[in-house]
Amino acid sequence: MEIETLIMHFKAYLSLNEEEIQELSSRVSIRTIKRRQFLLSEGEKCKHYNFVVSGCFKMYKIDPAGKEHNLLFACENEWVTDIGSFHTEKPSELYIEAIEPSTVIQIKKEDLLFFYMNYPKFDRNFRVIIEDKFVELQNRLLQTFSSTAEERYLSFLDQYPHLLQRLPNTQIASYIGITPEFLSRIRKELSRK
Amino acid sequence: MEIETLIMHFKAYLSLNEEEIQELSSRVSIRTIKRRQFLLSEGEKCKHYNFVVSGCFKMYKIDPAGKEHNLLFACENEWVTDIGSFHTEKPSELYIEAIEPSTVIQIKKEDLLFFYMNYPKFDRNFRVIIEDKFVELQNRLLQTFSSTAEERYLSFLDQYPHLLQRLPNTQIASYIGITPEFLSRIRKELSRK
DNA sequence: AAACAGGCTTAATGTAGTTTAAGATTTGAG
DNA sequence: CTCAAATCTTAAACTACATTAAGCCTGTTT
Repeated sequence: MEIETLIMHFKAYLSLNEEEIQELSSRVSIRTIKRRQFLLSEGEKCKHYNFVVSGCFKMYKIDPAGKEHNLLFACENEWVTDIGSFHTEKPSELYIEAIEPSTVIQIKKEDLLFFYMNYPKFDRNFRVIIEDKFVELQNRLLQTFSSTAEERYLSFLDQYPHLLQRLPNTQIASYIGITPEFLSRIRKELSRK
Repeated sequence: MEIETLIMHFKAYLSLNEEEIQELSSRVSIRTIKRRQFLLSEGEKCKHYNFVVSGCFKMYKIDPAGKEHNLLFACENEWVTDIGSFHTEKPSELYIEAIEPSTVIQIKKEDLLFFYMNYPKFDRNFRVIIEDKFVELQNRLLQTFSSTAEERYLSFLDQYPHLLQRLPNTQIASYIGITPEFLSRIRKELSRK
């Protein structure tokens, strides 16, 4: 069952009793998403926390010039959500799109609040998760300022080796903040060495 | 009293009773910091959550080429901490340095854990605070990818107008990810308009 | 008053990355 | 299997920003 994946994910951080597992099971919903289908589009409110059971998503922005900028990829056992829009309930500027056929578990805001109210451990759980993500993001920003495109590509490979096979180079280029053409040049130079 | 500032800050998010205020007062310490003095240096473990009562700090990294990259400025009523180092207890790669004579309130890890254990509302409080910071950081990363240096400078002025007076241009340049020389050119062009 | 230092500007030159455009290769739908 | 669409590569011209180095203020030290 899909919900098992989510329970295992939570158990890595905290212990859950039968009652909590029951509540979890009854308050989430499972959705199957086709490749290229959207979980969120610009202008919509982000209404769910999405937990990826299988498959892979990208979350990105399209800038005024029409270019895509990948904020993150989310595969198995990861969360994808526009937290800003989710909390403020304002329209999102982001897209969340399936790169592969995928399955997600969705939690609506009212249900998340239910967990926060009744089981404070969920506050702690999501605090810890987001603290980790915050540190990751901070490092990425620092790297963007202080490294060359080649260094960023190498460290992407280092951090997400499994994604290299699953993603086209255009997506990776968008993630590290360069054009696909320049990434192509970098790859050529690296293979010469 | 300095502690009042912290209590007011918390009260913007949650209600505190007498007992909690007592605990807070007895478990934090107040430090006066001179200009150019460090709260944290590369290689040290980050042992405190720091809340700025007065003054202003920068948190930055020095890259292998010896250049400073400002991650953030923290003035009155803001937190400055290397969360990564604080939680992993590994040496930090960051510096936290006073830009002005300052006063901070420090919470040690064991005391923060005490609050998390005994008053779950602190979990929620810091979850909400870091969620906001996360969204801010995400927007900054997106902007770094999709805007020119001039746009980033204008939006810095827009977001932090009060910092313009308090900071030298070199610091602002380092924050938006360009050299001071290029910032100078941007300012010149803007003033021509 | 002279000397010095820190921060700001200007301008010449250098470079990492973009743009555009064309051709080659792979993928996927029917 | 086939054809169209998506992706990848190459290369030339171009641009945004970095580097270096010199000169200028303003405030501070002696």
